[in-house]
Amino acid sequence: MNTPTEELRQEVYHVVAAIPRGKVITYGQIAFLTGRPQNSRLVGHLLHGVPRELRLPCHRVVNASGRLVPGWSGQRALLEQEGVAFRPNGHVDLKASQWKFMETEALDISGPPTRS
DNA sequence: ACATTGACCGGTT
DNA sequence: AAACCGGCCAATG
Repeated sequence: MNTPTEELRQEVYHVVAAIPRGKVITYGQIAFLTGRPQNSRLVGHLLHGVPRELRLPCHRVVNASGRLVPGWSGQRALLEQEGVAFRPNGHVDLKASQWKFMETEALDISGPPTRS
């Protein structure tokens, strides 16, 4: 049977598996991609239950602040190994390493500071 | 059934 | 930067 949660799990796995090397994604982004922008918390819960056999790069998932998974020693090493940038405070430098799947120039209207 | 917790998020102090 | 708050939802006792 297909509970909404089951389907969500599949989609979440799918997304995580697609994260490129050296990049990270946030729970919120995954939630958004899976059509549940408000359920970022649920995504975290699902990821916590990922079987190691699936070999999903779940170490590339961090929270919106770039914070790593609580109680997971070694995650940092894995990421650094892939070339993910870290900030002095121990958080991932999202500005540099977040996986941006959508980048539209349309949003850029007030973006670049034009000065004369 | 109720209360608490958690690999969260965005906004406000 | 950090702490706090309300919202969200499944898992757990």
